[in-house]
Amino acid sequence: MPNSLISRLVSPSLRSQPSKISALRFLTTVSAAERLYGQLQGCTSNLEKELASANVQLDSSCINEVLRRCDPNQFQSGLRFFIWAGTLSSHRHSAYMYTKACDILKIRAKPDLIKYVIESYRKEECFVNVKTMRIVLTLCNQANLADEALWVLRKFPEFNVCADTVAYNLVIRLFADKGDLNIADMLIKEMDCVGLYPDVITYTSMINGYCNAGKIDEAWRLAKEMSKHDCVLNTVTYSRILEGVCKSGDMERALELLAEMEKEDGGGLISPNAVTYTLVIQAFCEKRRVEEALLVLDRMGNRGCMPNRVTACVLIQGVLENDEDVKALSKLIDKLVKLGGVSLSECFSSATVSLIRMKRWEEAEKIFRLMLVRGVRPDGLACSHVFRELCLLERYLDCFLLYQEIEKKDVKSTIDSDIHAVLLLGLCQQGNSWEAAKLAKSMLDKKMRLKVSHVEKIIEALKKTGDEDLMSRFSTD
DNA sequence: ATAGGGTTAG
Repeated sequence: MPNSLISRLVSPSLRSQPSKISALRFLTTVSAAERLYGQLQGCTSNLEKELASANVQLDSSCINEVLRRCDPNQFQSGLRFFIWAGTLSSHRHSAYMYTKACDILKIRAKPDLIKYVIESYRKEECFVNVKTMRIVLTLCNQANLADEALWVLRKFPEFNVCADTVAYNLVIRLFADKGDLNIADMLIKEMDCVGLYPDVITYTSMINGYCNAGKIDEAWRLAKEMSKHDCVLNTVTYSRILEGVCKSGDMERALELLAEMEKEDGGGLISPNAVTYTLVIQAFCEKRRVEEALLVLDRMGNRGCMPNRVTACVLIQGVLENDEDVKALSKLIDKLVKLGGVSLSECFSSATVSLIRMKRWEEAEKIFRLMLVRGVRPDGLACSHVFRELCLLERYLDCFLLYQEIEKKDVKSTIDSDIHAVLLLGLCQQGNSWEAAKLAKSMLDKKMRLKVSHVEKIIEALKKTGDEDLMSRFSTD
């Protein structure tokens, strides 16, 4: 039994020996987290002061460790710890960490946790400032909790904290995105009463909300109102309205607006950018009016605005869905690449992915192979899609050959470990021992982590082939 | 505060 293979392929959580460097880092993280978690557990009152006395250099992995140690009955302390950590000047939570905290503390499922924590601040007369409240609001934002965010906003006065435009903007955006425009509108009016002014961000959120609700007139009304508060309509806000008009289906009006944006007398403040053009292109493609989408691309190029990956993706899919011939596609790709901003690799990869999504596998394979022949490096997503398809078709050997070729090209990609596992398993089952061994070695080199279930299956498959040579290859390496 | 198809690492 090739024990070394099992132990090396299994997930790290089940492995006993991480590498030396990560082990060292792991230990320092653990000891800091241990101390903080200890404070958190033994604390009877004023948690924040206790935490500060631990005098620990915080980083995200340490914060993560502390949160992970919390039992569900400690989630309140956990949340207080997270909020406290965010208020430190030496540390700033990333968006990722906010999401992570919401996840670990199950805030989406139990949003009342936020309320309990705010109440405990009040009961224990903890020091709370704008920063504290902003962190709580950001959490609500990550968890998409509009009602709780509003509740928090209402608690500001109890701590003698004044809500600022940033706080209002956050809550307004949550309600606008939810489509609850009445509450969002009420909050804007309220800002006025407390001496705050809506800014471009406030207006953009509202306009976006109105557009999503199909209320373009309301969006325009707000856009006109902006100047009253010294806010100037900019490209982003205008593009939002344009997007709304596109969604409403009035493409002629959309083109008029685009022309309006292109006029020079706006001082360039609303001049369309790649996103603006892409929105219009996308709308035309969705309506199967690809010729007009292509005209917008030309228009974009004439103004020196470069298409990007999204523009390319949308147009390529549009052309393919329109059942155009290969010539139309290559003409488009040539044009995109010539305009700059997008590479041949991105275009071909995008075409491959689109075709696979459209279940036009033969064409996808042809284009993928063409890419390799022409020395163009496919991206990770395209590789993953092609490999998955080949495995589904049980063409494991073909897949392995392609895999080897891609390896040589040094694709900076993330081909799932799952696909690797399925391929390895397939090669074993079809008796391609030499190839299986080679793939396994490459996986080991990559320090790839596999699910235990996959490893078990692979070992099982190996037993069936009874290939002693293969066994020895696995176990010696 | 910007669209989308899996980017990184946190």
